Amino acid sequence: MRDPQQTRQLIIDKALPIFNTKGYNAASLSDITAATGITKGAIYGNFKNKDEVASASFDHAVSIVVGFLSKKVRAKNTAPEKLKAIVDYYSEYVDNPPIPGGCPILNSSIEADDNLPFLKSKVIRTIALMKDSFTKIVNRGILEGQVKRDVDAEELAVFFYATIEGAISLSRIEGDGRSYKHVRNMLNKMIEEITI
Amino acid sequence: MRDPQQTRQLIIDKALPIFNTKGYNAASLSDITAATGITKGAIYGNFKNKDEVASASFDHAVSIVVGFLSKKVRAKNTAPEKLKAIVDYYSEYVDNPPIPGGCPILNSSIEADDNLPFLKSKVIRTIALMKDSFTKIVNRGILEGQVKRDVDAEELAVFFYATIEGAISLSRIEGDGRSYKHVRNMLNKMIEEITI
DNA sequence: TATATAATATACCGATCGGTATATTTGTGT
DNA sequence: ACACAAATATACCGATCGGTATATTATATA
Repeated sequence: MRDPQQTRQLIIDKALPIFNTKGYNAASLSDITAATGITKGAIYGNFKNKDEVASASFDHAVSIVVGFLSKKVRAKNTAPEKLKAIVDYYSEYVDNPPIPGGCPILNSSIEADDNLPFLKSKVIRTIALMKDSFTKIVNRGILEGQVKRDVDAEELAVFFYATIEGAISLSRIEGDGRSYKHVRNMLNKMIEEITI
Repeated sequence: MRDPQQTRQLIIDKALPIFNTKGYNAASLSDITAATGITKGAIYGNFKNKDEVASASFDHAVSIVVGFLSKKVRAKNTAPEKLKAIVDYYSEYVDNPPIPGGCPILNSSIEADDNLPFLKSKVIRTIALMKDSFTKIVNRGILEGQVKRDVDAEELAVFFYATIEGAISLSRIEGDGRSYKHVRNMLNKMIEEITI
């Protein structure tokens, strides 16, 4: 196994759940060498430093989340259905998270905020991306006559994203999906109310 | 200054913003000795270990937040007004947080989740407390005829709390109050809708 | 099959971590 | 004023941290 691209991917794959569960600071290089069965030499041969590993892991996390999510969204045809699919998708974060440790965007957001500028900028860009894609769904729904015209698309998008992230964190710490279910019920009601 | 109670409080006061900005793992005892001007000997004379310092700091954080919040809430007489006061209060978390580093409950929730059982249990209890107090406000509002009878108090409480926490984290990482303002607008609209 | 080179492993670095044992200082009761 | 005890300071511990210099191994080419 001397393919550096493969090694790089192995490191990212194994490091991601470690970073996402323990956080950047608590995740050590020895954690990664233990998980990969690879030595520090190989890691530093493929990455400049720990930051770069975390950075690549975060990118990978985003691609996983966005991949699953956009697939679910594309499977639906109207804005209300797409929004419901999003709310539905995130319910998996509680019982069966795509990446162990919960939502990597929220986790990184909290940890990077005051301390990890290299991660912070990535998180900000990712959140902007998510908000934008939610907004576009709503706006298209308005254009196509599925969503009431008086809805502020961006406001609704931000609201949805904030609520979902908050609900995930609640349900995760509680170790119980009930909070998320409550929130999902409310969001679905809201979707009905803006549906034509 | 040989009053151990005073020393203990000084440690808590100075350690709290450190824990809340850097997180438990990244906050070191040297950070605390530097901030307090006190040595490790004094810290370990007053606390069993780092966990106990973090634990006491978290308790202090909760008492600060709950103190401010309940004061704002008590100043209002009806459930809708109380709910608006809550939404309003948390807008300070963005511009002028009562504790540097954002919401200590959310921060601790994310970090403690998979790694710090001693903190996790405290966070869970605190969140239950917050949800309960929100729920009671709504229920009393229903009883007193200010809130529509078909409202599910607990569901609404959970929804409010999740949304607010999510919005804070968004606005904090963005370094911009716009996201929270959007969410506040939406929540206030929702409050109007459930008001009789 | 010998060699050059890229990739990985090993061994080590100084710094810092949480924690402790001991020395010193301070306040109190007599 | 003195002794005693409590509180704080100092000095140190082993472990682990991220990172690096160097040795070893595998692979591609000739």
